Amino acid sequence: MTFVIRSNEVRRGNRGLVLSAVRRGALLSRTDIGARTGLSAATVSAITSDLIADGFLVQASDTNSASPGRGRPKVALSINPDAALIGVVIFQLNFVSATILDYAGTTIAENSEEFVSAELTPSEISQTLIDCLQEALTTSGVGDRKLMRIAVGVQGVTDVAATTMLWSPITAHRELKIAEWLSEEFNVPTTVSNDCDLMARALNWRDPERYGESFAGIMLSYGVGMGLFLRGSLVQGLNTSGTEFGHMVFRPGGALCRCGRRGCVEAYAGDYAISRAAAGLPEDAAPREPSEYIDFDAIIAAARKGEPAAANAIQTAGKAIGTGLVSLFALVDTFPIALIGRGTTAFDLMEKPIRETLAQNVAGGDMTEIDIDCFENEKPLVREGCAITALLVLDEEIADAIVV
Amino acid sequence: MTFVIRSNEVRRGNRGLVLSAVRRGALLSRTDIGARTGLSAATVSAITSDLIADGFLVQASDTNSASPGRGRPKVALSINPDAALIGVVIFQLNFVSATILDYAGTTIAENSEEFVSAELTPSEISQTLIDCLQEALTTSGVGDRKLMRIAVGVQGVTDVAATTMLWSPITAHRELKIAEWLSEEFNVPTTVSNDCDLMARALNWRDPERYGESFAGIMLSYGVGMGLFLRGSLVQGLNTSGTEFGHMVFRPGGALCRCGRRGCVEAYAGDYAISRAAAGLPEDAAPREPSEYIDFDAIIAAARKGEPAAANAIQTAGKAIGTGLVSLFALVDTFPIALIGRGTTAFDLMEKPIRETLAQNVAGGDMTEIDIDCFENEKPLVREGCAITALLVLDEEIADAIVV
DNA sequence: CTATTTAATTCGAGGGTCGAAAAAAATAGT
DNA sequence: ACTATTTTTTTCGACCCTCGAATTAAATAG
Repeated sequence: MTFVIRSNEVRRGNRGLVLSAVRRGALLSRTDIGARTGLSAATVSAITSDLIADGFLVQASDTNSASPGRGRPKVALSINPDAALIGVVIFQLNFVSATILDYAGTTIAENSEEFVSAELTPSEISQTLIDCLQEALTTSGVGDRKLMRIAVGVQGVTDVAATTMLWSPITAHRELKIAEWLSEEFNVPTTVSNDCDLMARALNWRDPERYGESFAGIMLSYGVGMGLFLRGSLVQGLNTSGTEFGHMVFRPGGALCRCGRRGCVEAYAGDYAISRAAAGLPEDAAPREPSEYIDFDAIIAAARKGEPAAANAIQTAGKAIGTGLVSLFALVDTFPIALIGRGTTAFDLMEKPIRETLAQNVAGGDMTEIDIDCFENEKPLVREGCAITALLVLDEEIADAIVV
Repeated sequence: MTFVIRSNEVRRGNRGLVLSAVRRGALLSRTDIGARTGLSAATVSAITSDLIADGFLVQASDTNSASPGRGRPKVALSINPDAALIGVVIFQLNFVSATILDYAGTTIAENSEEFVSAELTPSEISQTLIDCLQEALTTSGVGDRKLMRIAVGVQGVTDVAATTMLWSPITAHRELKIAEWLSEEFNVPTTVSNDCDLMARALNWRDPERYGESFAGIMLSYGVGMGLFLRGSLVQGLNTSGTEFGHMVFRPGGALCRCGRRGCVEAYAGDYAISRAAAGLPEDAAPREPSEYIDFDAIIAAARKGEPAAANAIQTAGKAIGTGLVSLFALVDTFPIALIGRGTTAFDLMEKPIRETLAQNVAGGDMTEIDIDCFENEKPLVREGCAITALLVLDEEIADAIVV
């Protein structure tokens, strides 16, 4: 059901519009904002003057950078970096990092630590995250300027309310209330998001031309995960972060997956699965622990030399991914794909089986033509996605706040 | 990107809110409308008075049905049946029907015809649809009261703009511009929708308690189709009606599907697939033409008697459906299912393999507990869904129209 | 030093919602 | 029969929001 609209909500919406135009455009004059948002000059003037008064926007004080012709020069507005601070925490396999950013998204301080995630109890995990963020805060020298929001990115399934990590390959513990831990410790609203969703958010923000509307960011690494944008917004599950591409079915009853089921895409395309197949182990051999090192480069090298088990393993991974995509495309039609993570180093070997699998799909016709890009390094994408998510949520909150 | 909100759009939104509350509630007083929508009495009064003046709502003139206590009695408002007429056309295998309904959704006239859909050329299809609707219009005796909207439901994939039937099992012709044909002939805005989407819309409207938020209506008949609601709205493809559950992959490279691909869910769970397997034919035997009669009841009877090929065929159908659901649930978590169509007569035989397949999914835990309802007869659902879709779109248009 | 040009603000009109007060329309009680 | 009470609906004024037009501000061109 839709809800009542009241007059002041109009202002909220338009304030959000202005804020997001400025965040996107970096330096915009009031006229520019009007042009981009469709708001009249009068309204833009009113809204920006509030936002400046409340310290969320600032006017570029100095020169207005080569005003081209004559006429009153534009005065550029931008996000006020000092309006807020946000904390970004990334919890990955054997690795935690914390970053402090200002409201303009500039990194102020950073800190990271390594440890063995599988060995930690929940309370040790909690302490590790808290310590890592506290250390970043301390070194940042921001003093008592208050953190407005903490965003955590985790390698694992989260709940749709962004409070809890329900399940993760990197620890045996379940339902870790990470948001609660941090929000109680730092007394700041905290959200917990799935890393693949964050990668997709980063791409969506970075390159709206290519990734602004619909695409999937598929991570090929120890697990196989996905962040899916359709029509400009992130798809989530009904209860969880969802879009578990890696657990769509490739071969019913087939290879043993880390999740305990059989035949998942990941059970063929995850790096543990590729390693298992390349080593000639049976499909029901237990997946390696995340802590065990997998020499993925050696497998790829072997496959390139034509070593049959390795070549086959990677080919099958390609077929699994292709098959998952066929099922996904049956649901919502085709869209471009960004492959992310270490697994992309084998993309040249997987591309053919992926495209051939897609080509069996006669319906669409142009199934082979799908755009596929690769991004080898996922870490910066996760951090960037986490930061932009936190900032956009903050923008929304600021727009919604009744500014007196 | 979001768009500017202006004052008059607030009124549009709230007018829509009022209209939909009345459509849902049938007989509502202004106070009731206020309570359900959250609008103030003053606003409800203003909006309803416009809507009555323009003839979209009417006041119940006669007694107000046992006003219980004292106080000024409520005066019930309802949709004015005479405000508009809509035409609903259903194009299915060897069968066309046309229905004329008033703005309150009451059927005024109905007409249907049988023919062999596979034998018609596009222009004959066009003529058939036009004639069928024209006949219904003529017998309805509505004279020159104008049709405000035509909604067509088709057994086939439509484009997301609801203008064209892109592909259908019931005719070899592609890209039939059905909306164009009818809108030109009758000079009325026309939409074309996928039948499974319409069934889901009907359930969503009929039983908001159970089907108001998230569920899938899966049709088991000659084909296997789906209409999917998530968070209260219908999921569509990016370019097409989408959510082709039947063409998710069950066994890669497996049985030949009517769509030309191999291994689709439908290639195991469609009635032609069950019939093929029950007859002991190979998996790559060409699917039967839709015109050929399949004695589905006989297959079920044989399966119930324990005839192995038939029992196996139906079991495999269950596994295919279960596997499709596992992949679907991997994307968006679990939700209730409504099975629709002739295939549901075999549900008692399919339930176990479906639930067992789901149970292999350890992640969710309660995968076996999913609610599954059956609806054997799809025709009334399609018609109802088509009608309610047209009426709701009309409501939207009326709310958006600048009433002077 | 003035005319021109462009940016930003101000002001009044117009449209919306809301709460409070008023009006309308019934019943209950004397 | 008449008044008090109760509930629904309408009316009215306050307040919020956006917009176009007019005005003010701040530069350049000549």
